[in-house]
Formats: sequence, structure tokens, C-alpha cells
Amino acid sequence: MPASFYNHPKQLVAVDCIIFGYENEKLKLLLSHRGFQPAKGEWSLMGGWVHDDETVEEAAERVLFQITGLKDIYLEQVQVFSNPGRDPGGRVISVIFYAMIRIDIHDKNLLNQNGARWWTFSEKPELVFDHNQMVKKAHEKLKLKASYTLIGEKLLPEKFTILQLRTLYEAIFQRQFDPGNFRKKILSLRMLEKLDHKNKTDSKKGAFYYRVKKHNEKFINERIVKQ
Amino acid sequence: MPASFYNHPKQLVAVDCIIFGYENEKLKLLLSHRGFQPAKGEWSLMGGWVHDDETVEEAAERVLFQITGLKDIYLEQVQVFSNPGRDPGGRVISVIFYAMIRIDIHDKNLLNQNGARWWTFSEKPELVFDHNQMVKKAHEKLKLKASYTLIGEKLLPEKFTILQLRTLYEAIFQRQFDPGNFRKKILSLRMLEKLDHKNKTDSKKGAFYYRVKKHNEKFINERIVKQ
DNA sequence: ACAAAAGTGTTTCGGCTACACCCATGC
DNA sequence: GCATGGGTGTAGCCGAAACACTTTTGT
Repeated sequence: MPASFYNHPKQLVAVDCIIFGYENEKLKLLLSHRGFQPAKGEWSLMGGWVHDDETVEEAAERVLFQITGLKDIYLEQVQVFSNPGRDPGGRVISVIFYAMIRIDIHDKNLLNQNGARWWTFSEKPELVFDHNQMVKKAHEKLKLKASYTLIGEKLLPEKFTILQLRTLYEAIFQRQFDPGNFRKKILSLRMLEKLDHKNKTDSKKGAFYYRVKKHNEKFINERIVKQ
Repeated sequence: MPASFYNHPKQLVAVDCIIFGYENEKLKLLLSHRGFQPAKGEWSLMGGWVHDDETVEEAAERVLFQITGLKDIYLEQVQVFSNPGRDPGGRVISVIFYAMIRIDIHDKNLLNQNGARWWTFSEKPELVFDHNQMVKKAHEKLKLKASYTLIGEKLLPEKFTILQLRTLYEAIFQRQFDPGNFRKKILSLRMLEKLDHKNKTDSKKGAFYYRVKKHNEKFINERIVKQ
């Protein structure tokens, strides 16, 4: 093969992020009000172009920093969407990520500047182009992740009660978990550390706070909850 | 944002395929002898550029057809690799797929023309660039797939015995499965159809052939084997 | 007769589920 | 006292694993 092997038409490559958050017992999605054509004024995922000198992960981190002011956000690749007609504005290959944000610590002022807004997952609007499909895929992947990993730390405040964790899981899986069984299962993983004070807002008795143990990168090969 | 929103540097986008096959009780990998610089003469995955008018899936199908003469190959997206320095020949964003091929029906003559060769998975050579990592990720994804789907039809001949299916699973997972329990588990899925004749090459008694039932696209939500 | 795979049956074990039940406390 | 969530205990069910055992047939 000739030296011109690398002379080939190039493509516009973008990243789009499904940004999950959790607030008031609801799973939420951070969406952007599209300020340009095509589909101006409609809602879409947060996205941006991939630059020459960065990975797609770095591009996604850049987009997230711009929107939320946060670094070190948990990111996972979902899938590539590449239908030539998927974006009416031109041929764009888009790499999809999902992210998990702690709503309690991000910079809410930046959101307004960026025309962004949190939506409750179950009440989200129709999105532009193929973004609805992307959200669906990301949600499936989030469920898979949550069923094999304790994702509390990524969406909840530093310290949380078992009730809060369970309510998060119920929001993600859109079903109920038995309180006693959920508690036993989570504690059996030995990944949580019990703190010495209680949350008294959710019950009369008060529930102990827990936090995720440090240095606990150990991979769980065990299923936490069923799909 | 201006109309120049879509005026942005473009990227070279490639697909690379991890092509799994199965022959002589061994999991195999189809690799390509690289005929151009850089890394000329070394082994690599099968790849190709993504054209303007096709999806990344179509690009992968095109590459696979070129190499094997087969259409309708099972393909699954694995991940995007996009480190700017990953390919010394230039900045290439690569979308990785794995494929499953029935070695018994593909065109072996095409392989030689393309400098390709089947390697036993456990004896595969060092690959160029980040292709070793890609294979690792693809193998993990294949295991995940095989643990939730009956993948016999995709790698074995049309009809096969339970022993052959078990040996395939043992090759993929690199561990043993109890013959009795494996048989019961597989048959309990009710996805196989027993044929009326036997394979007599593997045993004196002979084992009935089975094939995957038609119209059996029903999704399995049940785990077939543990990781 | 024996070896070796095919195929079936049985026992055990552990985890998940579905509860029941007590505890603590604000109202 | 009672309602509410916190937290613990337990019986039963079901599937996975381990393995015994019978069948078949080529050598």
C-alpha cells in the first residue's frame, strides 16, 4: 500500500453527553437549550467537537467542565452514532458518553449561562435528532453499571443513608426494592463505612449516615441488584 | 452561535475489527499481516476507513466482506480508541467492533490475498499499537455477550452437539463447565431444537445434533453462565 | 470387558424473597 | 398511643454446583 494510505476523507467527530444527576428522590438529566440552527430552540444533549490533540474522553471532560465547572467527573463510553443523515446540519459522527454528577456541588450559575437545565428523567422533553435513542442506550448502560457497582458516591452527597441510596436505586431502576433486603445486600458488600451521626430529617428515629470507604477500588464481580 | 458552527477541524476515522472464529475446539482470531508503514510486517487487526456516506457499522461490514466474502456478520461495537498518539502514522480515531465468523463457511482463498491468517486466541502474536488492548476489551465484551445469549449459531456450524457447544463456551471463558449441569442449563432455555440424527465422531454412543430454533429472537434476561 | 462420551437423577448449599417483628421517636 | 421509618431475624423457595449413576457402542 502506498504512502498515501493516510490520505483519506476526514469526518466531523463530536461527543454528546447524557448527564445524570439525582435530587429530591428523582433521577435527573441535564439538557441544553439549542441556541443555533438546525433545530434551534429545541432541547438536546450537551455536546462538542473533538479537537485534534485530545481523546474523545478529554473532549467530553472539556464539555462537562464548561457546563458544570467540575473536573474528575465519572464518564463512560456508551456507543457511537454515525448515521450519515443523523444531523441535518452535516455529517457528524458522535461518540456518546454518560456522566454522573453530584447536583449538590456543581455550579448552578454556569448552567443558566449555557442555556442548560435539569429535567426529571421521567418528564424529559423530546430531544433533537437521535438524542432520544442515545438517552435510552445510556440509561440501559447506567442500569447495568449500577447492578454491578455501588454508584452511590457518584450521584449522592458524601454521606448518605441507606434509605437515600435505596431511593436512588429505585429511581434508576424504576422499581421498588425491599428495604430490609436491600440494606442487607448493600452492607454485605463491605464497601460502606458507618458514620457516628444520624440523619433526622427522613424519620423520627434517625438513620445513620454512611460513606463509601476510601481505597476501595476493588472490583465487584457480584451482582448487587437484578435488572 | 454562528452558521459556522459546523466549520471545525475534521478527524480521520477508522474501524478495527476483532474477528472471532472457532475451529478444532479452539477460539481463534483473524489477524492481518500489515503490508505498509508504519509497523510494516507486524500483525494487526483488520481495519479500514470510514467513508462519508456510511455508518461505522457499514464500514466494518465492508471490511469484513472484503476479507471473508461474507455478509450479515454479527457485529458489536466495543469502544472508541482515540489517543492522539495511538497510531504513529497520524491522528486516527478508531471505532472497535468484534465479529463472530463461522470458519466453516467463509472463503479461505480471500484470506491469503489479504495477508490474513487465523490465530489460536491463546497463541496470538503481539499486535501493533493499541491493538492488544482492543482485543482484551473485545474478549471481555464477548464473554459478557455469551453469558447472556446463546452464541452457538454464530460460531458453530448450523447443527452442533451439546458437547461442541460446551467446548465453545469453555474456549471463550477459558474454564471448564460441568457436562451435566451445562447440558441441563442450555436445554432449559428452550432455544435449541433437537434433530433426528447423531454425531458419531466424538463418541461411541453418538450425540444428537441440535440447532437454534428459528424465530427465536426473544431476548434472554437470564444468565446462562457466570463470568 | 472396557473406555469414554451421552444423558439423567439426586443431594446439598447458598442466596434471594417475602415477610414478621421489635426499636426509637416526633406528633 | 400511633404512625413512620430504622433495623434485625427467619422460613421457604429456587437455582447452581457437585457428583453418582446408567446407557450405548466401538475397539
